[in-house]
Amino acid sequence: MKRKCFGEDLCPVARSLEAVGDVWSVLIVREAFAGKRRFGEFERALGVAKNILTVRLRKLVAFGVLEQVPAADGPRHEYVLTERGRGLYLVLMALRQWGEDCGGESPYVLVDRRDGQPVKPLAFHAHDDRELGPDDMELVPAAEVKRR
Amino acid sequence: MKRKCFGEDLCPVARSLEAVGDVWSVLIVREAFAGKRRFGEFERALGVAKNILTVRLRKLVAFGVLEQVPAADGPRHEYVLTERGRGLYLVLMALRQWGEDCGGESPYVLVDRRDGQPVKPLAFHAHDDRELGPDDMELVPAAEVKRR
DNA sequence: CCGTATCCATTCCGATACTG
DNA sequence: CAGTATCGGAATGGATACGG
Repeated sequence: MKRKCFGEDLCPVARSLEAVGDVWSVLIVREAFAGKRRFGEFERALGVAKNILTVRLRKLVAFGVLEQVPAADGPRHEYVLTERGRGLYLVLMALRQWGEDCGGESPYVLVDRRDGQPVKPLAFHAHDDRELGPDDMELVPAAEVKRR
Repeated sequence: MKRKCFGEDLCPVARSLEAVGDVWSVLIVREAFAGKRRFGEFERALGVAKNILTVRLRKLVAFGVLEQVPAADGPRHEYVLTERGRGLYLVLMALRQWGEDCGGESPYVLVDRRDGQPVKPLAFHAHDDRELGPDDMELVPAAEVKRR
């Protein structure tokens, strides 16, 4: 994967993919949201090879998605999501929602902790709260918006 | 990437990644949303090798993200997003939003076509419309929710 | 327990040449 | 234009052995 193709691309999508554009990274973040913190936890949960896991964890730390914090118990450290990393929740849940909509079993439901009720499906809303589909929106240069 | 690791995984996130878990596929879908339809359009827009593009397009068609339709002009065909493929809009925009939040330039803004106003940032909402963060939600077995 | 280092097979990617 | 075929180099992945 050559950098020149999309690494220095201006598109934020491409920039995001630079950080989490491979399967293992996404799954590691998923496990991190599930509460996993230790090297071994990720290893067992994902069945990923140690060397690959090492590289991926380093990459995620380098991109500010995870950070290493000293473990309370031992001399080791743990990997926890940074604020930036926690921002990936929407990406993960968007992927999850799409995977569900594609059929197949969905044994889990995302619920509000406060009342246990399912949350509303992820969707875009206009400033007056109308729900918007892909065709109702467009990307325009920032300069154009400011003029309105 | 071995199938046994996450291919037959029950997690919808993993299932989604099976279809669009590589960078090229995501970027192809991005271009499809931007209106690209032809082989050559994707090729030039992304600078991807022909053979890679061929494989990716085939894969996206196989997963029902794209479909081939006969082109109006020539004997060729075009690749257009299916309904399922259009469902990836949220994933793409979640990635975009995250990429923007990570800093860097964001020359484009997502606006409502109807009034040109920026749309609200993507976020989860409870059934009473409270905005929910990652810690306000949890995934619970579907069976548990039905009981409430 | 948490990695690092090494080896090897497989895959991926880009470039090029070629076909209809 | 829209691929297919092929090739070499690079990266990835899994397994294993090793070290702190």
